[in-house]
Amino acid sequence: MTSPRRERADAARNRMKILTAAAEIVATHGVEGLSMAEVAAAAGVGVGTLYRRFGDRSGLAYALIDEREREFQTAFIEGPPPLGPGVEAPARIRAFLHALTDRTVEQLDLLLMAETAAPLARFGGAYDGYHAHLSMLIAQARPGADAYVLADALLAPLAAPLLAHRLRDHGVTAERVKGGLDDLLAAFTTRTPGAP
Amino acid sequence: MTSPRRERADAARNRMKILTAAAEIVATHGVEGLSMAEVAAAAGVGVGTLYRRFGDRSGLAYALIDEREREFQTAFIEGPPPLGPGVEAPARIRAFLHALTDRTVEQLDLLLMAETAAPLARFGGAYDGYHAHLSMLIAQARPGADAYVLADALLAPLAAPLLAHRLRDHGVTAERVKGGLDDLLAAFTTRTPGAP
DNA sequence: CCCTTATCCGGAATCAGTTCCGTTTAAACA
DNA sequence: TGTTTAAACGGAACTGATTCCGGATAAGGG
Repeated sequence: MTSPRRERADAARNRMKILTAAAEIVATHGVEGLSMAEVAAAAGVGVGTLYRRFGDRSGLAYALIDEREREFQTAFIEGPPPLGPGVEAPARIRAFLHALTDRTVEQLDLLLMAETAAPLARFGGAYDGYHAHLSMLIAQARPGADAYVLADALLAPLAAPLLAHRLRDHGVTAERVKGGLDDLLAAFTTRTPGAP
Repeated sequence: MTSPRRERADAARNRMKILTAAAEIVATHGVEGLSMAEVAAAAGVGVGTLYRRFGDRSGLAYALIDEREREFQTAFIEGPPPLGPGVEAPARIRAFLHALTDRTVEQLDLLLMAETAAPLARFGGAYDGYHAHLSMLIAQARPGADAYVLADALLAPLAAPLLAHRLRDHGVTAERVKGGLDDLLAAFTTRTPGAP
């Protein structure tokens, strides 16, 4: 029910080699050095293999991000509060947006590259998880609101290109961005429309 | 003091030929057909000319957008209210975001292409104008807030990739997006922190 | 252990964006 | 009008992403 057949041994081995080589290259030469041909050569495989496994440049970038991604997902779904369950929705929303800000800044280069290669790739995978989570919390904090659209609106300011632009070209800090989000949230979650 | 020298006649002529040809191609084959070589051939110039004039693919796209852009800028700076001056800031903010939503949706293809080609290109040119305008209005509506960051946060949900994703892949309408922004704004501009 | 076949592999070929550079030309000046 | 020169021109060359496909090979069945 999960996988029709297990991944072949050589395929698994190559995936590992590729990811290791790619991580090495990023560590050494930065994201700019991460060309498909380079990675393939460093991993000792053909470029075809690389594409079969990861789809495209953007897919490779997301694969590199993936490990920390899982940790983060776990943290906000079942970790300790205020990120995980155990406190009121507004506090969790705030904690989530702050944590996501840090996470995004931390891997800004890879995220930027991934979005450059395929602008809509952002909305596959992890984004859906963020969106579902935030939608749920917003629905709790503000019953009757259009949580689906609002979740997008609160996630949007954390898009890699915008953060990269402000942080790098204008000296805005991550803390200041969080402050702005808090301001938005404070007004927004203080009173729900139909509160007692 | 303005321009060190006027644009050469042949250069101006070629700019026109290029823009005409590019617009024609977009109208006929859509944005996908807008390759640099195609445009150069259709305009009867070399690709070098195209690059000298517009910098890159993204620059060409923004040049195609530019005409309506000017109209829009004029409208929100000095046009009739509620977009232009004459009403309170909250109303202008709302009108501005609604208008920008429509404008973005209208030229979604070109904007998406432009951002794909150069993800940070968005933040040159027009964006600065939007940001300055919105900052000013926010500073009026909510004195003491970090208008600079908040302006980015309110502009972010209108990024082309997000709109493209929701409108095309999930059936969300532009009206619904506006509704979400209104919801955010309502809470946000109803009471200023230090109001009487 | 051998056969069959779905899967995977490698790297040449393709394709589009961008850069380079020798040549041409508009336009300022004498 | 002839001269000078900064600016513009065209298109070949380069770069890196992506696609293609004939040849290898792991894994299950006899």
